[in-house]
Amino acid sequence: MTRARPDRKQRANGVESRRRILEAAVEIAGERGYEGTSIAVVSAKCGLPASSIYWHFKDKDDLIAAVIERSFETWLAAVVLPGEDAGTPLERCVAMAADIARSLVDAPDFLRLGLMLALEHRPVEPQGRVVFREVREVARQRLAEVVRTLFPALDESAVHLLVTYAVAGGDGLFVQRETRGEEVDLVAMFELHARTVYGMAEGMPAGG
Amino acid sequence: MTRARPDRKQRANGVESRRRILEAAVEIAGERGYEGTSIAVVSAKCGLPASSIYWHFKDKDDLIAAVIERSFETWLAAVVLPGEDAGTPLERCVAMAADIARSLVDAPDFLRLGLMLALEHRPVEPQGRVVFREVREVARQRLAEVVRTLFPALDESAVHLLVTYAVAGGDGLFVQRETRGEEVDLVAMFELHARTVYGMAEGMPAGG
Amino acid sequence: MTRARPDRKQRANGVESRRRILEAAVEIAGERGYEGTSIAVVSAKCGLPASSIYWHFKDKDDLIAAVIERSFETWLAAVVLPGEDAGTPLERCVAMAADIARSLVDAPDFLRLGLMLALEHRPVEPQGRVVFREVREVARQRLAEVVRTLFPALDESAVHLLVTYAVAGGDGLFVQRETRGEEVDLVAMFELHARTVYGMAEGMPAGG
Amino acid sequence: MTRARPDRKQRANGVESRRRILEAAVEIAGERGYEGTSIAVVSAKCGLPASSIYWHFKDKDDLIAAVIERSFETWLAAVVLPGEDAGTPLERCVAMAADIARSLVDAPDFLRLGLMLALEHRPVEPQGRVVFREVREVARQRLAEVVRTLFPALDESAVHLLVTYAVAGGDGLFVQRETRGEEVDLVAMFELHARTVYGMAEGMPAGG
DNA sequence: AATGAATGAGGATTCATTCAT
DNA sequence: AATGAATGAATCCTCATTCAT
Repeated sequence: MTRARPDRKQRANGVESRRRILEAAVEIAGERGYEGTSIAVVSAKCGLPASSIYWHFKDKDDLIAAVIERSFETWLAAVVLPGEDAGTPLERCVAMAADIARSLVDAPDFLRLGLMLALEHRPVEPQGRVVFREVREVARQRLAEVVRTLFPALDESAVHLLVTYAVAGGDGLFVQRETRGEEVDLVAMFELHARTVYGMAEGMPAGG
Repeated sequence: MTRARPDRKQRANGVESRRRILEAAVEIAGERGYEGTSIAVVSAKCGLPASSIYWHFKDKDDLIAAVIERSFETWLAAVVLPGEDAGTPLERCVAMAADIARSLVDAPDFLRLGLMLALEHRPVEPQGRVVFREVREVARQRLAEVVRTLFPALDESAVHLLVTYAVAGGDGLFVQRETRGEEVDLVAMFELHARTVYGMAEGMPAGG
Repeated sequence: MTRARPDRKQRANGVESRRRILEAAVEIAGERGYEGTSIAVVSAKCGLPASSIYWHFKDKDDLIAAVIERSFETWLAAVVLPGEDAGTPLERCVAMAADIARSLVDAPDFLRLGLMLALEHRPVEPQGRVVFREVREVARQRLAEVVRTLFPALDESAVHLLVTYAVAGGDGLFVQRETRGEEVDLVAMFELHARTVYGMAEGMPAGG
Repeated sequence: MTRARPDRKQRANGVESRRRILEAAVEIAGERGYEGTSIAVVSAKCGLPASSIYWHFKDKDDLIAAVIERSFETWLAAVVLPGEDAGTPLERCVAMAADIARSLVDAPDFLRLGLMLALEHRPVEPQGRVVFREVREVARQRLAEVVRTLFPALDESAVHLLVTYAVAGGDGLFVQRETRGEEVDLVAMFELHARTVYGMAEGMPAGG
């Protein structure tokens, strides 16, 4: 005679559990960084025992790497790139920057954790740091593509320079916002930055 | 036969010990951040037992705060501001930026640790984070003074904006250098940034 | 050749482990008090590593509180109250007192630790002290019930007074026994005390 | 040329320092017991460095023993025994008890710490425990003398019994007061106890 | 798919004590 | 008479991880 298990948690559901773990971990890692994110704290926050976390993730490093990936996706989803028809190229750039700024205000965890990982120089590099560099490189390439489209005359080293400068400004402004709080109008600063970079591109010599 | 006492440390010297501890801690904290800086590792690096560290510093928080302060001073000392006679204002700005870039390459610990602390949002704020914000504000004020001198027509909100943008660019470029290594020519990027901010200031409307 | 795993503990058994920890802790805490009961010593005595103790108890405070509870229960179980048919009320009181005295000689840990905790006035009250007060109040209520049954004419303040005096005498005699050892015949003293309190009750004015 | 030392603490004064240390230690030990009284806390409370405490006392054990002695003297000084002319013997006994009760309310540290030490059974007996037993024995002898004077017909074992019972009641009532606070009227309870013991003595058979 | 229990290593911090000055 | 500095051992507790079920 087969009895239905009466009291089993809601029918064990791996996907849902994984999601809960990641959600908890994103929040904590975004606040406290790699070392500050202990399995015990994540366990407490998501309600699953520590050993269950190890069922879903090989080890802490693996978890943090997954956190970076997930928070990157969450962030990407928050970036709604503007339609291509909207105004002059400059205006479109500015709108894009504003949009990115808004997404960083709404979902800052990805960049915050990523920058923390990026700044650390620990003996054995965490996988999460590698993942961050990878997704960042993806972002760089996309941005480079935009630059090449708008300024086809620029050579590769100029594109490279512009992208580096653009990303650096974004990171730095984000840090300002994180440090000084709402006093910093991230959207306005990103718009200013976009205009500046655009002007810089226009002023650059064409060709190789 | 009288044995020389084998290990009795040379006459107790508080100032020197404190210096040794800080020196070790700066290096470690600059690499591994707040949580990654364990007292045991600092103890091993400086050669004093952990309990001696607690003679000189109330707790880990106090130590890290002192680390921030000391590394800031070290860094400041490394910034050799250019003489006032050297060329046009723009040239002097560019030289100053290059100098700061060089100091960040030589003594990156201060800013690296500071940014790590700045990005953390832990429930109870570490004292080191507070100190970082304070010394940063000092730096901001100095920069604001330079801007006011060069562009007396600008109103305060414009000065504020310029300073924020200038610092953000510096931070962001530093992060690029930390992430991507020597591939990033920090001095050149800082010079470019200085020129850009200078141009931005010139283009700003005067008056309140 | 298959070696038996040398030390892998017999199948994990939480209930049994908890019991072992408590058993060790009762003994140690009963001898050395709160501060004298180090987790390391308990760990050594029960054979489980310190970290396992923290699986079963939130912290030391929690452990000591559980110790109080458990030793109270052990002690209660050792008190075999006399049948209700045995002789005059006075005789039954005396028999009860003798029984309690015997239980305190056999299982003194509860009261010894409890009194130590009760006497401490530390800034943050240990949970064990709270628990001790609670179980003691239970004991007081039981005793009050006995008094009310035997002397229905007494008003509440008289009952209260009698109970306080009775318990105080018990505690004080216990302390004598702990201080001066077997020279003190605890059973005889408790019997004397019972007779005294009984007489005191008889001599009290009835009514409110 | 002899310069007056300008800034030396008030002219080093051993007696005064010793007093300050003991005063701090009495309070702390009375609150937290033997183990809870750390040299560092005493040092913080009295304002002298820990090493100075070791100039005045051989070690912690020595300090605690001195604490017991000093708090005993303080307490004794607070006990103002009543003149011999005041009323009947019973009345004088009651007055004496009331006086002791008052002294215990005013200066409870001695008995509180003493009882804590008495209850502990640590492997190596602290000197303070020995001192407590000694001063207690002195108190017992005094009380025995009083009993012998008032009831010359009693034999030694009866005296012994009465003293034990009297002291036990006092200790127990003190514990009640410590546990339950001002709700317990220590003076009234001590008076009741005195009357009870007096009555007990009267009821005892004379002779050997 | 999940988890209760366990565990050794290491975390920060405090301990009583010593010693040169 | 006093103290700044130092120190090894011990404190409580958390860590990441494993494993039998």
